[in-house]
Amino acid sequence: MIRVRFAPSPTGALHIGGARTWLYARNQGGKFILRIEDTDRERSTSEANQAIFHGLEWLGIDWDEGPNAGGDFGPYFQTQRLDIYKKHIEQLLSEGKAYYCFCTPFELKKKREEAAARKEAPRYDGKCRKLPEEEIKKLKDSGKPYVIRFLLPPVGETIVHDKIRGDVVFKNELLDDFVIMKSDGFPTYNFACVVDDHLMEITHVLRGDDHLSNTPRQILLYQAFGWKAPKFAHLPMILGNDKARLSKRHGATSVIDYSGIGYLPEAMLNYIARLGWASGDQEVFSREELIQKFSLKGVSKNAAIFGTDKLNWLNGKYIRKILPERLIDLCEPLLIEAYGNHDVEYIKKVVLAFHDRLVLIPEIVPLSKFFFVDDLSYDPTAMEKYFKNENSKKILKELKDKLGKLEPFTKANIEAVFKGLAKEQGRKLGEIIHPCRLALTGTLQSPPMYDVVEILGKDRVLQRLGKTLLIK
RNA sequence: GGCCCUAUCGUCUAGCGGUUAGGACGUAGCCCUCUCAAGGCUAAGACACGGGUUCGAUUCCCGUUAGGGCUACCA
Repeated sequence: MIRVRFAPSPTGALHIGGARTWLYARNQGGKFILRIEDTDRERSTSEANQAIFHGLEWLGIDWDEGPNAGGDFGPYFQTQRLDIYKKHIEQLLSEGKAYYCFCTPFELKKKREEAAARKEAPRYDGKCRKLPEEEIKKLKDSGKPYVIRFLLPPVGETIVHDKIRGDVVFKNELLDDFVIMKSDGFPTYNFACVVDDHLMEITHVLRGDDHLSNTPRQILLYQAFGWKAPKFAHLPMILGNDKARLSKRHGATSVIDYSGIGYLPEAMLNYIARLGWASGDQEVFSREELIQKFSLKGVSKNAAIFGTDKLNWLNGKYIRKILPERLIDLCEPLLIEAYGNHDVEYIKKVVLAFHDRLVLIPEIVPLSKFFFVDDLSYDPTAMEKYFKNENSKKILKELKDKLGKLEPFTKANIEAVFKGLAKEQGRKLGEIIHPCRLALTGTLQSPPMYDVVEILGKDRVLQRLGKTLLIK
């Protein structure tokens, strides 16, 4: 049984890579575990936590174990596992594989700067490595803050067997004695991650390749504990359009923000999956297909830029595909917010008129304005062309008369009126429809005219046509 | 600075020694059409550079360059 985890930290990052990890778990028929890495007390927020949960739920990513799901390996918040880390720290301490370090951040910073000035690697110099027992006790008793460092083997090399990148070799001598427990008593990422992955019996660690360089440190930790390391697969990172790491600067902060912008979760999932992964030439995948086809073999090695052009295209495709009821549910609140309460049936008809023309859900609001607001502002150049033209006026007058007598006011009958009028006057349909569209919508773009006329209804249509006839 | 990863159209990618280097988004044009979309067709557009290896390199190796990552008491 494969066990995969997604371990985001609630610090306001984007969290979209988790989708691929989930896809892998589901593809393999394994367990997907959600673990919250909230050991950074400065930056972790509960809002960010909620954003993670909501984002994943919105995308349809479910977890078998984790917050709100339970599981036999909890707790799934790292801040609730402090005694577990402590126990393991003590084990390393007693085995001489870790040590107390009383160097202050200020000292360390200074040393780093000095090393940089000498063009040397800014590594920890091991000052506290051999502190005598009494000295440690004295310093601890005096209340001096300390961290715990991992004493790493100074020679040899550590090989990461990466499922995507192959074997990557790191020389141990280039690593330094990194901190495993901070002075606030919280574990650092590299330590907590190893302890948890082992205790939670994680078999495959899938994560962004920004963690590749951390992996040798973690492997060394596995070795210090005498544990078997999981398999690693480092997925390509997802970058912003400036090739920098995705962050607040790039707009949406969290997956859930994309819901508000008007994306559909299925479009988002499809898009994320296709970033850094391909299955032949296929672009559009249902959720089931994604699960069925997602594999590490199709994952590429290079970082991908998250761009909205293709996402928008996919979103439009998915909108066209969804059920009318769902589209109505999505649009209705936006329309009511913008234009107040209206007859539900009317709103439904309006929404459906735009079903095939939306890329983002909220676009419905400006596009459908003329359906809700009677005081139209007419496109000036179009006005010049159609309203200042005697021919058009005559046509609109005729049209108004005929529509006024029309009963019942249905699309089929409306169409007959337009066509009849065109034939009668030996005109092209467009000569009638264009000025009519301007009169009814204020613009030259709208859903098909007969639909618009029918939905607006006789009263509004006559009133708007009448109004334009008065324009000089 | 050191170490690591990566490098095919603007973007996402296919390619796994011999291809007219394929698809998709975006862009442009045409068709369809009552407009706008959608849809269809067409066009422009890429193997970062330099060395090897090979009969033959986009593909394998080395270097350069570029981008990214790690080098934190962030994850």
